Amino acid sequence: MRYDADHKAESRARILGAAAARFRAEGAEAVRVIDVMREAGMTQGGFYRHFADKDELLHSAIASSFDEVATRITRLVSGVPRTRALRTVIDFYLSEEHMRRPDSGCALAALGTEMARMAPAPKRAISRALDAYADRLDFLMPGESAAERRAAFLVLFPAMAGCIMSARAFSSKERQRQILAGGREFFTRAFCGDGANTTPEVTS
Amino acid sequence: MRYDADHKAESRARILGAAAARFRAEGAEAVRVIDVMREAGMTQGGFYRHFADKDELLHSAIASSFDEVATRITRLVSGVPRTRALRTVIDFYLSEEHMRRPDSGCALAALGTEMARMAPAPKRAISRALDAYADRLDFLMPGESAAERRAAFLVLFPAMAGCIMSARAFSSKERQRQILAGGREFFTRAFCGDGANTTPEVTS
DNA sequence: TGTACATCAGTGAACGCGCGTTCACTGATGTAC
DNA sequence: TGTACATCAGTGAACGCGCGTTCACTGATGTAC
Repeated sequence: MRYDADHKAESRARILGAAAARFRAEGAEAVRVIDVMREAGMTQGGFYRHFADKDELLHSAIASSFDEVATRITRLVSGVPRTRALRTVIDFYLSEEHMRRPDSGCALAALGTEMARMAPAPKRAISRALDAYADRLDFLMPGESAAERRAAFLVLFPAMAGCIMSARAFSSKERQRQILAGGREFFTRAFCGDGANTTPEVTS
Repeated sequence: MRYDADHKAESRARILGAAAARFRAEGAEAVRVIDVMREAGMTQGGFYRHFADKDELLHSAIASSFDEVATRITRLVSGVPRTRALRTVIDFYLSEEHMRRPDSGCALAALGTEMARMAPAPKRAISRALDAYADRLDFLMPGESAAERRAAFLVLFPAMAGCIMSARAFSSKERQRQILAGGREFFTRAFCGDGANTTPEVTS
């Protein structure tokens, strides 16, 4: 059967969407091609009309996840006053909801240690996606120059990703709560100039 | 052949040591039982005299890694004046050396996102190991009470783990440098009361 | 307008490889008598 | 002190399962003439 012009693009988007969620929820190895295809409403053979192999799907899904979360964060602060925007993002990023739902959350927090071990070529693609993520969230960061804002991003987001990842690694609800609440308070104070002039001067 | 009393314990320690390094360097899935056994000087069949399965090896190796790094950090600051101890630890944790050598580094930074997806039983074991890690490094943390020090640990170490993990995920040396240098400056300022009274009050 | 053929997204059975795990065996030393 | 047997860490070949990938096929629509 032959379909209309964007039928293939729609299929690809469904595969990618299913993969992006499952990879973040279950990890790169635990997700099977057949599961992703079933969730996308197809059978496994069709997969190779869209992606060269499972690895390409993983890299594409990670890039797509960063884009999705950047969009989500941008929407979250639309309408929020400039002075409260970053605070809102920190509260969301370090929320119980984000901790509980890796499938729709930040890919760094969900797959970061796997990304760290990727081969050079896919790693370059991931790096580009990370830079694009930083570009899209640049408007939230404190700092006069683009360099200052980038430097702030490169501390805040990696650090918060580590907090979410660690909270997920603990089985005790109490420890999870401590990490998230402690992190929200700490990063808000440090990056949102909470009363005191504790705005960090992250440079270099 | 029958060996002396602690021969078996020594074999187990060799297997665990090889596994702890390889899992951190290559990830849980990429490491094969046969490789670990070869590195320990044995063949694959002998493995099951020491561990029930590969999963048990992984959990034991993670717990062992936390212990190893706690010992390493404790040694690092032995002889360092109390006021400089945490600064020294931050400089080490966020060093290029630590970034480049996951095999001997913090297991949270190397395997954190995998730990987050473990089944309840192994997760409880990992949680206990993480608590023991916190206990052993408690003496470094600022705070009057044990609760304050624990709260500080539960922000600083997850956050630094996220920085190392993220630096490893970037392929650009420049980005890696920015994350590490930015993180060192930021966390030192925040946790070591660098001149200004910016010591964070991480509570709750 | 009709006919023959090409295209290509998607199907689903089959292939094949990798790796965790099993298992019969070895052989040195301990124990029973 | 000697003999028979048990123990058990370690060996390495073989098993078997899971899953990524391949492949012959389908069938609807486009294109050539």
